[in-house]
Amino acid sequence: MSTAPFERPPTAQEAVLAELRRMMVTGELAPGTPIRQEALAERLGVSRVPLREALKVLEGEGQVGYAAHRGYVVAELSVDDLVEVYRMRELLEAEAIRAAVLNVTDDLVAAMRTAAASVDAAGRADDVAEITAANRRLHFLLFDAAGMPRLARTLRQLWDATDVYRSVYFAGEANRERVHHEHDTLIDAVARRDAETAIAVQAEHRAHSVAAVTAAITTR
Amino acid sequence: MSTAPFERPPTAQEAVLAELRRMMVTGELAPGTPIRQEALAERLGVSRVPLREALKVLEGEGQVGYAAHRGYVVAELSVDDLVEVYRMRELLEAEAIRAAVLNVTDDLVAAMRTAAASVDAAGRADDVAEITAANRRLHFLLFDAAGMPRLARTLRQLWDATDVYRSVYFAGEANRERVHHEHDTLIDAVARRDAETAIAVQAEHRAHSVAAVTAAITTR
DNA sequence: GTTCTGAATATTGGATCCAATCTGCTACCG
DNA sequence: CGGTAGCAGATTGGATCCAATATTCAGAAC
Repeated sequence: MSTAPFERPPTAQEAVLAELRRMMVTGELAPGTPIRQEALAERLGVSRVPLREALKVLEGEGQVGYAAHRGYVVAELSVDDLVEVYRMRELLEAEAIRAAVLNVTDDLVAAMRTAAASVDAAGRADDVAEITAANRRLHFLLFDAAGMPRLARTLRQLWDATDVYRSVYFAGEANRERVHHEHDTLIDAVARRDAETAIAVQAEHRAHSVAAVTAAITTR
Repeated sequence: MSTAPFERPPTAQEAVLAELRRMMVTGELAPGTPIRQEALAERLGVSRVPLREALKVLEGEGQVGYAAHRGYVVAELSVDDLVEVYRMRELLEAEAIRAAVLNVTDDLVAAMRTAAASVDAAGRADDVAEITAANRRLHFLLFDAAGMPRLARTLRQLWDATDVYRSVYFAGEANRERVHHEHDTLIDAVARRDAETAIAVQAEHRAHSVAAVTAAITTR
């Protein structure tokens, strides 16, 4: 009667989707790369069917481009795209925070502090992937608290779109001290139900990151 | 060498996707309906493969729900969902209009007037489906002019989410006179590059529609 | 030398078939 | 009588195979 101690995805599509996302974050699937279905499917140990369904999801999210009979390509982000993504984030994150502060609980604040600690720990361990992941957990704890599932989903897509490039931001050690401080300030504001301060901190957080990512794109 | 006079979709998935959207707008696929893949595929004259890929796109857009091994269900909209959709539209449409007025051309204004005339004509012909379609063309001419493709895509998804219910708004003859006037005011403002007025008109437009749709949902 | 034509190849799109999982019903046990 | 185990049917998930389309490259015409 032992239940499996780890959760394996119930379908291959989901496993493939998760793996594709991972590969795109790590740069294993670099922007602009055409996706050869057969080769990739074999590499993942599945047939082309679940791969194609996973790709359709990514297409819907704008993570890959698609042309009929020509196949999928990992999406590239121009500077214009980046500006657009961050502008949309600015509008939607402010709204999410405004709604979320109305639903703040002690549990939420505690969970955010735990996530912030994970960011710090991963920073000391120099684990960039885990910094990125923990940072994301922290912010989406807040966004999800807004109780606006579509908004949260759109925000996830916007974050996904720039995940590839965001890692470069966290790779720089210099930023980590500032990030630590910004997280502290953000969580304190949330604990006080102070939406406007939280929004301002979040905006500053974004501004630093957009500058770093712009540099990363232009120098590539 | 005669090129086909009509454009048939190059893939079955696209044809199926378009047909599914149509069926959802017309209510042929009502919210809450579980989707039986085999039956639906046969009805559309294709195998289950392209159907499943089309459903994945709709899943990504939130138009259908999905649970592993249990299948797809046409998404239902609660009043909360509706409020969320319209709040997101408020934020994003204002941004789109602000960006779009910077790119207004005479051609755009002319195209918008043509679309507005189509709305009126369809209204006189009592063709609700065409009213909805022309209304959508009109507004997205403006949104697309913003030159922010992700923003436009997100807006399309938000419009899609409520398309089923929006038809009820246009079904009421009383609304058509007001819609005509609002469209005129909107286009005039756009022609003057007057973003704030355009945003205000758009907001009023939405407010009327949200009230009608809310009523439609609650009385269902 | 350039450009067009067309066949050969690679790649994607779709159909069919089989496996895995869920659902509903029946029978059995407490 | 209530509950649970398990079996049968229905439905979805995935693999393989075939068809349709795009791409590449060789060769001929200008």
